[in-house]
Amino acid sequence: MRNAASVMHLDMDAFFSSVEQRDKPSLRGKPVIVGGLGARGVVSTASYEARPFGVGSAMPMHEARRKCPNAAFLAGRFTAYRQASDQVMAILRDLSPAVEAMSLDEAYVDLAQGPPRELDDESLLELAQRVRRDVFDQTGGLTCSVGLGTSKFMAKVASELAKPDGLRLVAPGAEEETIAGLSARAIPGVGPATMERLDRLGVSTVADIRQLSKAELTRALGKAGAEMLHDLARAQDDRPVEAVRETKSISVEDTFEQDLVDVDEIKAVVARHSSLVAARLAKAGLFARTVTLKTRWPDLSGSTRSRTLHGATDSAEQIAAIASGLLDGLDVGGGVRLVGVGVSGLTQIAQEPLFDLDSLSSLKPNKIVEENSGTQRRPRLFLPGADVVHAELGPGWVWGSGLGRVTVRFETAATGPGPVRTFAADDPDLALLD
DNA sequence: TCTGGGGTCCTAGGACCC
DNA sequence: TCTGGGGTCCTAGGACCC
Repeated sequence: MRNAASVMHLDMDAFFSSVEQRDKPSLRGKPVIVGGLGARGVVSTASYEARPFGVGSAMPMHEARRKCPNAAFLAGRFTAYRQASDQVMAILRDLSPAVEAMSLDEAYVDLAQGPPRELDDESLLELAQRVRRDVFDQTGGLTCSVGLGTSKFMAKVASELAKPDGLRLVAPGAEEETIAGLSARAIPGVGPATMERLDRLGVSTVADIRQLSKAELTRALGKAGAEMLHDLARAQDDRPVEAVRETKSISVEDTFEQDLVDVDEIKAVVARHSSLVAARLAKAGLFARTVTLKTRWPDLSGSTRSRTLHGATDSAEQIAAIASGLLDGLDVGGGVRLVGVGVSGLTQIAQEPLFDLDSLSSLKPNKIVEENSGTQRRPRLFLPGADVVHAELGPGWVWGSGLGRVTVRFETAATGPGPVRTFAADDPDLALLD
């Protein structure tokens, strides 16, 4: 355990919806919900204005619409989020090479690495305040919360306590008392299922966990979970901040607007997913030994089937053939809600033999090639929130669309709130960006 | 008209090997 | 003529995180 609060955890406040409010001035101060807009979508981020209505992450979108019908519902613009994220991560990497990005909007920094610096509480707080100011200035006004502590766990607890737009340091020595009264759910790794089990043992707070013996914890949670919980409840956490993490798996999955029942249609999806997976393998210079087919059924239950090859591949056709073969062992008669293709067992070299001959029997290269090589013309998709530019009226964003029409609000962060106009979806003057 | 998508780690049983 | 005991790999499922 280090003796300075030199682990920093930075968490952007309501990241996606904040980027939307930054770029769409008319949405500032209003409830904004970013997520999947289809019938089966879920909420990615709800702005702080939407949260009092009971809207939160991972909530089904239809429920969010019911709870907060007047919010702006947006599909999300990942290029914009990526840009803002890059700016934030660059600020952090200026502090130390040891930056572990957990997602676009969250990262740990080990401030004990990097250039020599004072690590007393006051100096660290000053440094963190400067980071928050830099983030705000360089991202055009996005806010974040920062926590400082003697471990990842403490830094994360601190940033959680600081939210939103705050800063907090858990002083060395104050760790155990700081977490004692928190819900056991505050411990990383304790989700709904574990909480339920702890509940049955009469545990509700972190301090309650300390009353249980390791043996009792092991009986309830298994060896690994028990040890983790035993230590974290006592604020013992020596997990290092890891700047580079090896990719262990790559996957692509899709939930359909309506369940698929046609086997050929499902196989076409498998082939498409396989191509995307293969492209990402190739981009990373990796090859995979295990292919996994994931399905979710209409009742929301799911299953996975996997097959491991003797060698490793990055070929879309081979991945598709194996995934397709795994599908053959499944009864899709009742329909399929989701299909996913994943690879794991990643290596940096293709190994001979590429794969077993018997799995070649289900290979249908002609068909797959045909499906992937067609330069299909797809209609332009004007998703709410998307950036557009009009030949005369300039930049704006999609407010809504349907029935061959698109409604655009012409505004940017620079120009401020502007007019709203409706166009035909095929209006040549209107271009979809990205 | 039923909860996404991309990941990570753990567990447990069976096969197989020494 | 009674079935030990590890270790590793593969598969399937579960839990969790953002």
